[in-house]
Amino acid sequence: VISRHDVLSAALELAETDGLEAVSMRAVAERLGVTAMALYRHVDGKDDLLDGLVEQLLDELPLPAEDLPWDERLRALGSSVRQAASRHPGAFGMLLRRPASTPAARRPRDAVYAALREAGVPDELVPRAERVLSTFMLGFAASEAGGRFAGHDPATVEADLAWVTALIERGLRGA
Amino acid sequence: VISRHDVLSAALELAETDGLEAVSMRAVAERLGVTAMALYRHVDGKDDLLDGLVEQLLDELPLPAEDLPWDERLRALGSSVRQAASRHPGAFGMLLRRPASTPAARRPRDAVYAALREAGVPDELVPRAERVLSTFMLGFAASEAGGRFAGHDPATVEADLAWVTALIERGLRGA
DNA sequence: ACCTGAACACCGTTCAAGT
DNA sequence: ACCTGAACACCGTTCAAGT
Repeated sequence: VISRHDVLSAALELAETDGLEAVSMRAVAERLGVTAMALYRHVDGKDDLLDGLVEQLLDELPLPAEDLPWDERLRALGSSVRQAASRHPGAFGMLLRRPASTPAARRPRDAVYAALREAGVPDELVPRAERVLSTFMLGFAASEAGGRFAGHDPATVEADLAWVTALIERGLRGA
Repeated sequence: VISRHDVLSAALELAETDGLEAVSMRAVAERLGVTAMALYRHVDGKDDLLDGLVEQLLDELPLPAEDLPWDERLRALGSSVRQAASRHPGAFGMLLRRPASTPAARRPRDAVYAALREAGVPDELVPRAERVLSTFMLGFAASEAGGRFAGHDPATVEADLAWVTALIERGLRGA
């Protein structure tokens, strides 16, 4: 017997080893020792499978330890996101195509909220700052993993991020 | 007779009307009154067709008038990008998966360079600032068009962008 | 309840053949 | 040079059927 979680995990593993384009109903089924038609019991077609795959990816995102200072927490979260993107270059881009209001997106968002509040951002500005910050971080990680920075030294890319990180933290401290 | 440009244009039109997932070799060929196999004369398989489609999209990106002040030019470019994304929600995400060093990417990049220099950004910092700025703008437009902000008022999304735009312009003027 | 076999309408791509 | 017909190995999805 096979559960929805099994299907999603198999799909994510397949994406990690063979790339997102290798994730077909038939290939996921084979990996589970079952026919493609059996998946329809647990997943509402391929789109739902891909949605679930992204949800799974978010669920596995490591969150920073809560006893760290806010700036280190934000940087750690950034690292987590970049690592997730590099592990799943194909699937990661789908994060920009899904509503940010999905349940799995809540944990990382709440982590950013907490860090921003601790940094002194006024409560009514916290959601806005989170959206803007996450948009940049997702765009950066998707670009890096997707190959948009392919023409540049890794060191240059790293320095780009360090530069903007410093600007953002300076901005947050100034508020 | 059919040219590469014809193939790419047909693909982009198909993406605009029926979505990126409708862009198949066979469908593009049919739109040109030709069989799928004929496309291989002009395009090196489907990946190359999609690459060309994105290139085409960039080529059609309207650049701001050069006599505008630098801040208005940056905002106009942002508008262009958002409009392109909303016209091609599927194809736009591919911009994050292609090297930013493609010939078609040069025109908009040079426009940003010029605006940043005019804003007083030191020459050696201009490429870095352009990468960071473009990364945010692409991430924002891809999120908006892709549906990541689906749970929010359009007015909220607009205010998010206005807020960060003001911060960025303030930062540029301060340098 | 859970899975399968057979079938349908699609894909991308090749290769030899036509003109 | 440019296009086509036929073929191959794949897709996602349905529906009735098995257990």
